[in-house]
Amino acid sequence: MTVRTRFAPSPTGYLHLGGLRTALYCYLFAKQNKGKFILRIEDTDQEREVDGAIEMIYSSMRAAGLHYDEGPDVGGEYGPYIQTERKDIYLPYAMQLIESGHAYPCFCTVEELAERREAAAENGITFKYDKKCASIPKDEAKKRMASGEPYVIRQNMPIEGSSSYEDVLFGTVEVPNNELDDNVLIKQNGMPTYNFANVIDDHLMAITHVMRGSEYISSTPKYNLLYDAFGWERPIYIHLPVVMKDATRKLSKRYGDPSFEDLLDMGYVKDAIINFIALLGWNPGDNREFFTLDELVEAFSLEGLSKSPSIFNMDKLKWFNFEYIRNMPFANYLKQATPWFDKELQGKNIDYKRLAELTQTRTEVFNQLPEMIDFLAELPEYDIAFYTHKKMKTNSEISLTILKELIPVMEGIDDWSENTIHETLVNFIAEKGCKNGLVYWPLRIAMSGKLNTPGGAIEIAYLLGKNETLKRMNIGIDKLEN
RNA sequence: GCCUCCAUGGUCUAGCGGUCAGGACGUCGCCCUCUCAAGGCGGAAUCACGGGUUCAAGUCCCGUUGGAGGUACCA
Repeated sequence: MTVRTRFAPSPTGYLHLGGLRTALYCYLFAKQNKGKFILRIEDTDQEREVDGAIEMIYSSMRAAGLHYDEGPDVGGEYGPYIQTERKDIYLPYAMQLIESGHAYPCFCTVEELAERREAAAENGITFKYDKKCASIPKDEAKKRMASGEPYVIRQNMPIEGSSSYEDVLFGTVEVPNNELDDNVLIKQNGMPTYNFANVIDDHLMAITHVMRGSEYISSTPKYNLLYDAFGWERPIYIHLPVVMKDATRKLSKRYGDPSFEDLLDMGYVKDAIINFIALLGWNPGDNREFFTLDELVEAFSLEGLSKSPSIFNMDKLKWFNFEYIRNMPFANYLKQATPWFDKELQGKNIDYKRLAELTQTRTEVFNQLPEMIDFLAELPEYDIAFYTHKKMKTNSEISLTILKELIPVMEGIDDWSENTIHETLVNFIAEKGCKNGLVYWPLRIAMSGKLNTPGGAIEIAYLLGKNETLKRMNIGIDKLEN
């Protein structure tokens, strides 16, 4: 048996991180078993569909490196892979269920139902459809359907006993049948609901392992009843716990939580996101933390899956990102950092290569770069209190003296290289017989106007160039004299 | 409310009857150092609670509490 998994998102917007994780696990499991990974678009609720969302799913999957073997844009033998394009497939199956008594047409209107639901809520009871239309004789029902009267098709749930199934992760899940509502299978507009389409499609597409969010745990018995009614083999279920934002809320765009695309835009690297997401609810059984996608395919196991919801910890993602950035080849880093440098330094004639060397071990996320290097573009306003540093033993007066003495020294440098600057300053310090910090600190403050900078005085002087360095030193002197 | 599920430091987790409860992020301290990082070293911090079962319970059972999911002509 070939393993076939599917990721079946609804085109309601961006690809959220919980969805990405589900997709990842589906992908890993399929690949590990030399099976097929399928993308299916579940767009049966046309009202919720967002323009362009389908394309966004394709591009996000591509960006994540999660290549599917079958899908709307790549084809496959089990297509179409978009449910609205499969619309005509579902009704005959529903009719078959009506014939066998596992479903029935329902003529109750939404308004009517809403009223009853409300009444139930007032009495504190869980609303369940009362099977009113189930008792309509088949002939009469057929006549009314043929006459053009609006109807939906409902699944006819058993009222006694209980249904259970084995979930790979959660074990036996048992639900009393009287808890099962007669779900709508086919809506009034002829479109199937998720409850129906997922079963039909999973079967028709020969899906062997259904991996999906835990929100389906308690409705899965209903789907199984459908498989049974058709005499189809039930798939293997692996429900995945949700990804949370904090202890009580799940990750949601509405709360401003980033989507996969957002993360990419912020300057998180795809491999770091994937690596982190993989470990959110799964562990390899040892203490290993770094995995490429291929290594994940190798290492993934259902046994390592966790049952409880996990909180998406941004700090750890940041750390992963940092590790990936720090360890990426320098050329690669420079290439990715360049657009971020450009935001502040475009046209400024700054040695990006040298700058990148200084920032690589300081970049957790690329979007931190502009703020980190902005002082190179323009000297920020700063407080002369910056010149006072206890450990460096500097204060305003000392800094003023140092800067003044340093002007001619710096002016005398012809070859404005880090080596020469370094040598010159070392000599100056030696002559004065003071501590390094006493000279470097005021110089760095004058040049950057910031307490913290990537790199020290020498590197900054080099990056700024001779003119700008002297200019900023003079500005510092002016500030200190007033 | 009802149904289903879950429960190890702040977070992600290891553990599958006998461990000094392991790792990672974060956090704190020290070293290095012209700042911030990086790097090195070290510290604090966890089995939700209550009953059982057992010679022995984080591990098994029951209950409580807390949390999540479901309860749509949404998925």
